[in-house]
Amino acid sequence: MEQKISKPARERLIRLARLLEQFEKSGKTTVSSAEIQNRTGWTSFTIRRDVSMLGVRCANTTGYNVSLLKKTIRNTLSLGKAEKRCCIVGLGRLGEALAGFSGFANSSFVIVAGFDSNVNRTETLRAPFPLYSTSKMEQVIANEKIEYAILAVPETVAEQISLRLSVCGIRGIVNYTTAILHLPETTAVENLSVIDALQNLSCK
Amino acid sequence: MEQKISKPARERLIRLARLLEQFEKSGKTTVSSAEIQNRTGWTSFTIRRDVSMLGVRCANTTGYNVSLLKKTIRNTLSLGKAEKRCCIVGLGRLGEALAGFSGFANSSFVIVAGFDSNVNRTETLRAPFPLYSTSKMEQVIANEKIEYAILAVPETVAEQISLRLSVCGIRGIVNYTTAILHLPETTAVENLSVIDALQNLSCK
DNA sequence: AGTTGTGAAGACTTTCACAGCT
DNA sequence: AGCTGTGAAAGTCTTCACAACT
Repeated sequence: MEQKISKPARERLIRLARLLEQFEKSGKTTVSSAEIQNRTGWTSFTIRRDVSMLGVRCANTTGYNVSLLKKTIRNTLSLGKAEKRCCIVGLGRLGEALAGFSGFANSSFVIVAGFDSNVNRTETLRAPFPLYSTSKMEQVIANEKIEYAILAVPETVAEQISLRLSVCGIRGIVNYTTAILHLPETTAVENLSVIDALQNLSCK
Repeated sequence: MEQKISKPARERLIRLARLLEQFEKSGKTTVSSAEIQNRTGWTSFTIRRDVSMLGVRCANTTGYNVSLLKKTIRNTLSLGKAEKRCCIVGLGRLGEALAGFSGFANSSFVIVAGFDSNVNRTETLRAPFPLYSTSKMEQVIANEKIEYAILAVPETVAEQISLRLSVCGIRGIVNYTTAILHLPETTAVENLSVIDALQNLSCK
């Protein structure tokens, strides 16, 4: 059965796993695709199709077994297994906010380094991980075995920095800038620009 | 010709408009779909199809006219026309960073209010727009004719706050939390959770 | 009885290939 | 001559409808 799971399906499953975790905590043991539809807006057809892509039966006549389905999603998509090492590049207001974000604690992602071209900032800022000058980026990424980067630099330098990250072998970049990053396919990009998001909303 | 433009096409056109602006500033007057492909990774077929959806011819034998194409995209998608009024809900580290973000200046989005349930924070924080207790949200949104909200509250309250925003008639929410927001279709949602983004990258 | 799992249909998006335009 | 614009094909994703399972 085991088939490649499409990107839209993966995105939903990732979010579904988190929803199931909530259900689990609140003591819910079983959930039907119809209930998930009510809670998320995704149709029950789509949810059943997504789940069937996992290739493991997680349901009986009362619906899905909450913790089994959660576990199956996390295993199949390798979520929450191994620790994945990340860095933050650009420690302006946004980078600083991300450095203090508590939501990483509950995930398998660990921030192990921060970079900024302004040495003053790397020396002044307090963070639960070491900060370096951007000039040391290649070296630190290699030594620390960093796989993912969160890019929060000014738009004007986003392209060149992302290229350097790609050359270092970074596997994925979360791009907070509006810059269009076109990189070798060894480096994936997820765009999280607030302006793009607002424009998508407004011309809907 | 005038046809509904698909969501993927809209997303690309929004970003393309920004790229064209860069080109315009650098003095480039003409660009071919092949060049755009090199710069963005989208295929030239897709770009030509996207542009043809605009229903206006923006090209001649040397390629697209940069400023004409930019203008056409912005007009068709109503980008950058009227000022669109936004608020930030949740003034923790991330909300604060967004409040100070300079990138809004160059866009048609204006932040006109901030909300937080912690009165201490709304009184202490400095921002270029007024801050209010979340209890005044409904009232301020109506008075100020706010259409879009940027949601940066703790995960636990994201759902209920988003529902209140929807009831107020907010047209779109940029959701920085990992919460799954399911709202009436009068309120669109764009999800920008960093954890989701990282997980999407890692199980690619 | 009630829900899932899934083949088949349908809708949507991308890619191809080349006519057509300037 | 060289590019775009687009009908048609291919590919992908979602929806439907119902058999199958417990």
